[in-house]
Amino acid sequence: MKSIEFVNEMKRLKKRVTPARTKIFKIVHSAKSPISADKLVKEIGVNKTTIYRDLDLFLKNGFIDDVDFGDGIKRYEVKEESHHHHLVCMQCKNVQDISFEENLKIEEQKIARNNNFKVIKHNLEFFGYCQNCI
Amino acid sequence: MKSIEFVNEMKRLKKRVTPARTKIFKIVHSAKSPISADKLVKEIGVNKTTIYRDLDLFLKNGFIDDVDFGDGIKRYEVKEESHHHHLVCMQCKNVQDISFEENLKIEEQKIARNNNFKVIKHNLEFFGYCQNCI
DNA sequence: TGACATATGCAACTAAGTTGCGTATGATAG
DNA sequence: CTATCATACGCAACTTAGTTGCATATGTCA
Repeated sequence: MKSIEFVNEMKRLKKRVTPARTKIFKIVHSAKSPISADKLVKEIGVNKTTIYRDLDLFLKNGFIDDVDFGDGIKRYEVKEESHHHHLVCMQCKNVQDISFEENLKIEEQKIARNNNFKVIKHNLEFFGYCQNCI
Repeated sequence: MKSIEFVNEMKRLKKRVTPARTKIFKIVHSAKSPISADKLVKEIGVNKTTIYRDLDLFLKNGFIDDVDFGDGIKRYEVKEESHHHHLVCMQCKNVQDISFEENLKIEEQKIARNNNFKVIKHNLEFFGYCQNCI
């Protein structure tokens, strides 16, 4: 999503385009891996309450996704057309994206059939050691 | 793992078999879905420091696994021979187990090959609506 | 059964995230 | 261009999961 689209989306939602929102959106957009609320606070110097509230707005309206690496800290990234997953290095904490939706889509269909369960979303992250840390 | 095995394992590790540990182990063992530290505190009336420390001991020695449903609360379950995943109902919070390791094993091998990344573990949970809540 | 290392409880702390409320400001009408 | 006003922001105080240091209690083994 580009800046202009961001502005238009905000208008459509009747939400104000504020400096805080613009900065948050830009940083999440330019971050090379999912970024935490705390890091946003430190990087743009906006109050954490605002950060959390604006992230929530973006989440609820599908601008961004939240990602969970199981360490009790939520991280955020722009919503991509192709949903993907991450390889998290347990040593250097580097994060890289991977994607393989076909298999999971098939699995989700099987799950729906076999368990009578409507899958809305899933959470899949891999943890291990990257190239440099093996 | 049975009670007798639990005692033997504790001996092997030169760790004491205390009432707190026995209770924690039993409750985690008999819980029908992954249980939080807080729930353990309430159910067995042992100090939370002890609960966390003993859970950590069990985790480190492979008696139990921790499970992350992305709500900032760690939950624990006995380690099964066959690693599995969960279907978490977003309405009634009911949790059921599912397993399909073959596909993921293959994916992990592909990941190792394509990304030069050694996968140690993964995290996969499905969220949606169960039979009763669809 | 006594000694002692280890486990427990307590209180205080940390860190992520939330809430209530008064003030500031972006969007819209005039 | 400016005034208005609902909405967004900042602040301080709170909540909750999990951690730490230390004094006391207790399982284990001789």
